[in-house]
Order: sequence, then structure tokens, then C-alpha cells
Amino acid sequence: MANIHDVARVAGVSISTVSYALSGKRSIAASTKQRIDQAVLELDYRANAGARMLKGARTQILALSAPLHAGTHAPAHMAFVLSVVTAARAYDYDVLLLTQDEATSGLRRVARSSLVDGIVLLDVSTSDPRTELVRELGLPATVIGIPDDTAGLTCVDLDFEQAARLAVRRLVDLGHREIGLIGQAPLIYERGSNFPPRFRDAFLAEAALLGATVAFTPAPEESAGVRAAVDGLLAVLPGMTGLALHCNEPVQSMVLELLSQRGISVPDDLSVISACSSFSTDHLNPPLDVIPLPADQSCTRAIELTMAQFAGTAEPHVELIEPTYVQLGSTAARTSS
Amino acid sequence: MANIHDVARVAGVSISTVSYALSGKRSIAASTKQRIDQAVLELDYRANAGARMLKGARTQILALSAPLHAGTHAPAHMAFVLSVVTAARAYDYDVLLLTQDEATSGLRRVARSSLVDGIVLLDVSTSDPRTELVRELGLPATVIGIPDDTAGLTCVDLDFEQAARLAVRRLVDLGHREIGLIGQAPLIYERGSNFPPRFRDAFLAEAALLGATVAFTPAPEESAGVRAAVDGLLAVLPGMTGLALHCNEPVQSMVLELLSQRGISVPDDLSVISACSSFSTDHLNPPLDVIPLPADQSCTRAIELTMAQFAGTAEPHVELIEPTYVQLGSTAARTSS
DNA sequence: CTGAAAGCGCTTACAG
DNA sequence: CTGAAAGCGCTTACAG
Repeated sequence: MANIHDVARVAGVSISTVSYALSGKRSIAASTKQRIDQAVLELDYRANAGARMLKGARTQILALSAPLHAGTHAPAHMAFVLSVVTAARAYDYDVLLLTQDEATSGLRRVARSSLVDGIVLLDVSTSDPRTELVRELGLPATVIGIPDDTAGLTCVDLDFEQAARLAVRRLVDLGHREIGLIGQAPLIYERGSNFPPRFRDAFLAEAALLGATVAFTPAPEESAGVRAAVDGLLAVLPGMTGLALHCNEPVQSMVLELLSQRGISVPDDLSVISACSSFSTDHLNPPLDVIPLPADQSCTRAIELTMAQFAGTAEPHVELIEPTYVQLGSTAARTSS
Repeated sequence: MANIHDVARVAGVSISTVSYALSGKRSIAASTKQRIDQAVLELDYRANAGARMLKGARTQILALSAPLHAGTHAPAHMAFVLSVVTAARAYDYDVLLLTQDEATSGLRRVARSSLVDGIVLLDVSTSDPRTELVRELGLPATVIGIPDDTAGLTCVDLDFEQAARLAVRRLVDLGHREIGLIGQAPLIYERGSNFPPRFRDAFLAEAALLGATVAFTPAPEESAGVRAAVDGLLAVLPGMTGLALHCNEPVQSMVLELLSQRGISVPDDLSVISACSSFSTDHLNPPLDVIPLPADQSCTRAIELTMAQFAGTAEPHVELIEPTYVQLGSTAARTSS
């Protein structure tokens, strides 16, 4: 592999000139620059990553701690992972992927060996050992999601509480007074995932505030469980005319199928909102009004905040992304029958 | 961050002794070793990754090129990514994740800058630009999947052809003579994904060889498309008593639902096999006989083969993983009604 | 506008 | 069993 000395020789300059020419950190005569570029091209030269790390103190690598918990919807998880990589590349950063078994120990390892300049945490639980570790390591880090104790942390996430309020208000504004919420699998609430309870609690609170009757049920993944959840909700709230779904794609699809089977028409009999969904609801039948969970926005912002920490221009804080409401025709005014 | 000099000072030895003590590359007096270990612990020392790369010529990092193509089932994709990371960690290797946009250019970048020691390619198409690049880079690399031209490459994958034959033979052995195959989304065949046609073609060939009547249909993701696929198959092959599913989890689930709706009982009226599935069929209704797609096996083997290339003990070759058949009661002998 | 040189933190012959 | 020293390939003051 060609090194900087080879380039310098071919271009007929010193290695420092090569280095400066490539980094642009000082002005170079046009003709010199041209010869260097030529040599670089000719030799297919790229600065050795190890040497750069050693000398530079910048590794241009970020650690992404992305444990895939049981019950987590893999496509959504994947969307976040890919978005982090894409966003990092825009700042010329590569991403080292840490999973399950190494979610914590791996972070310590890559941080202590100066393999990475910073850390991004995915899918944190309300009380997550990784947050403690991040505080201890003192490395720039950004958490996607909001743990219970955010002291000293930089966190970014969709404003799930606001999303819940948006959904409730939309339904109430349309005249609905009996409102249901179908949530994630019970497992997910039990293991302390951070956003499902945030959404649920804000949803219930806002409904109460606005004087609507509200019922919540989690929904397991299997079709029998979904059926039980839907029927349970209909039993508890026979007059339900508004429904929000905070669950994964297959479950939303099953819910719509079940409603159809029961002769419930959307939106004529029931207004339905897909809440905080990382997928397009276009191909659902019918397409659902949606408050998108913008993985790319959260991840882009997370990377920006990490870069700001490198630059020393950011203090630890929590940043919430404003949710938006997209109408696709699955909600309608309540018919006063 | 403590460096090797700090450790040497605290332990009262030279830095070379520290290095040898930690690498185990020469014998150290027990008492010396103990003082060094103590110092390492005290200072929470870890060898600087950049310095190791520079001096060692080993970076202990692998590049994973994992583009997520449209139509690829995200959970399956995720399973492979996670398995690669887990397998790599067993050899003390970290994984740098390269996605979509950088699937090719990123490989060149990290290889030329000596950031990685080797490469793993995921989800290769029949004719994939990344295989050409891998040949050019000359870095140890392993492909998961079988492209058309495997010359000079190390490839590993489930033996999809053999899996197809297993499925057909199972059905024929049970007396079924009219056999259907529901495949992946049309898109997937069109864009040249490598394994779906391998499975399909071997399935059709084996059925013909064994004298069974066979029909194939791809299946789009949406429920309408799945319904059309199922009904189309039933129309073409009214006497169908055996069926193999080579499609993703939601589609398999929908197919079973549709069969049930049409009064077709599994396995009494129809024997059904889930082929090359990366998920458990336990919770399907009914649970399906399955020929598993063992992501962990493929990935573990891919990493082993990459390590063997580092050791110089491996020549380029294609390695197929023997499929297994798991009975869960969804196939039965044909009733001669 | 350009160059000579120090030094980042290791590993590994070389020497004893 | 242990140490002094070279050198991996860069970046960046220092000097002109």
C-alpha cells in the first residue's frame, strides 16, 4: 500500500506538503497541489487510518450501541441503525456496531482503547446501565430515547408525549368521546422500554383532560393476541369511535383486518390513527392517518449533537423532536347517530 | 488516558515488558506479571487502538457491507448483521457497518486506508459490483450468498438447492403429486437477489424429476397481493395437496389465514412447508414444518473463513451449508380421496 | 509557499 | 527473564 512518502517522492515534495495539501490546512501553490493530486491518484493513496488516529487524536469512528431486545420491531430498529450510519458518514465518520452481549462491555473496551471518538446509544430503557457507563467514560455521547435519569446526558427523541396529545386532540376535535389505544406487546412495557409508556401515559392524561372516555390495551404479536386485544377493547368501550395504534406494522395490519371482519368501517364507524410509526401507512387498507416516527430526523440530530460535543459547543440536554400529523383519510367527524 | 509508559512506571518495568506481559508473547516472571496486571487494573489501561493498528498491521476490524435493498425482509437482514457481529467478536474483531450508499465506495475507502483487515459481504445479487471490488482490493473477504461468478471468491450460504429438494421430496414422499410454491415478492427476483431463484429453480426441477405437477407464484407484500397469489395458485392447481412457502413471516402468516378462510385445513387438506425461514414458525397457526435459514451458522462460518484467510490457510471456494428439516406437524400423507 | 523534525503509543527484533 | 531502541505512517508546531 502506498504511503505518504511514496506520494511525496512521486510529486517531488516533502511529506508535510503532502499532508497539508490533502488536509487543506495551509495554502499550497496550485502547481504543487496539482502534482500531489496526480500522485495520489496514480498511487491510489489514502492516509493510513491507524497513523491518523495515533497522531490526530481523532479516529473518525463512532460506536453505535444497538442491542436488539426481544419484542423490538426489527424493521424499526434497522431503520435507526441505518440512519445513524448515513448521518455519521455525512461528517466523515464511520460506525462501529456493538450489539447485545457487548452493549456495555464493548462500549468500555472501544472507548478506553481510543478506538472511537464518540458514542450513540439506541433503544435505551428507562433505567439503562449504558447511561451510567457513558457518564463514567466522559466521551461525547448521544442517547436516542429518554431514560428516566437524563442528568449529564445528551438525549434526542421524538416528543412522544406531544405525539400522544396530537392524536387525542385530533380525535376529540372530530367529536369523538370514546377513544381506544392499542399499544405495544406487554413484554415491551415490562422490560422498561422508554417510549411506549411515555406515549401511553400522555395519551391517557390528555384524553382525561379533554373529558373523553379512554381505554388502553397492549397487543401481543400473534394474531390470537391481537384479536383478543381488539375484542377486549370493543367490549370495554362499545361506543368507541376513535382509535390510536401505537404498535408495529403487522399488528396494525391485523387490527384493520379484524375491524373489517367485524363490519366496522374506517373512518365511517371508527376513526383510526397510526401513531409514531416508522413505516409508511400507504399500503394499509385503508391507509391510516399517521404521526411519523422519523428515524432519520432523530438520528441526524443525534449525530449533529455528537459533533457539537466534539466542537465543545454543546452542553448536555434533552431535545425533543416536534411530531407532525399526516392526514390520509382514516379519520372523520363523528356522525351523531 | 493512561498509556503504556504509565503502566511501565507504576509497575517499575520497561514498556517492552508491559507489552510482552499483555500479549503473552514471551514468558514473564510471575511477580513481574502480577505488578503489571495490578498497574493495568489501577490505571484502567487499554492499548491504544491506533498505535496497535499502525505497528501491528492488524486492525482487528472487519468491514460489513450490508445494503438493505427494497423488498428485503428487515428482520432477516438484521439477524445476519447481528450474527456477523457476534461471530466476529469471538475472534476479538469489531465490525464497521457500511450501508447502502457506501456499499461499494465505502469498501474501497476503508480498505485503502487500512482501517479494516477483512470484508464480509451481505445480500449479494447475482451480478454484484462489490464482488469485482473485492477481487481488486485483494483483502481477505467472505461473501454470504452465491453470486453468478464466484471465481476467486470465498462464499458461504445455505444450500438453497438442496433445501428445495428436501422440501419437494418430503411432499412427494408423503404422496403429494400436485405441489405449489409461493415465493418472494416479484421485485426481489427482478433485482437479481441471488437465493430466491436458486431455490425456485431447484424446486421446479426436482418436482419435474420426481414426476409431480408444480406451480410457482411470487407473492407481493400487501395482503391483496398475497390473496391474489394464493387464489391464483389454487386456480392453476385445483388438486394441490402440497405447498412450500419461500417468503417472509407476515406473508406466511397471511397465507395460512387465507387458507383457513377458504376452509382448507393444514395438514389434512394441504401439507405446508416453510422453506428457508429465518424466524421460528412455532407461533404460526398451525406451526409449520420448517427448513431453517440459519443466519448464525452462515455468519459464524463466514467469519471462520475470513480468519482462515488471515492465517493463509484458505483458498477461495464456495461452501454450502447443509439444510435440515424440522417436523412440526404441518405435513401429512395424502389421503386418497 | 515549503521543508526538516518531533512525537503520537505501540510492537518486535536485537541484545544481554 | 528483561530492557533500549527502531520504526509503523502520519500531523503539526517550528523555521525559513
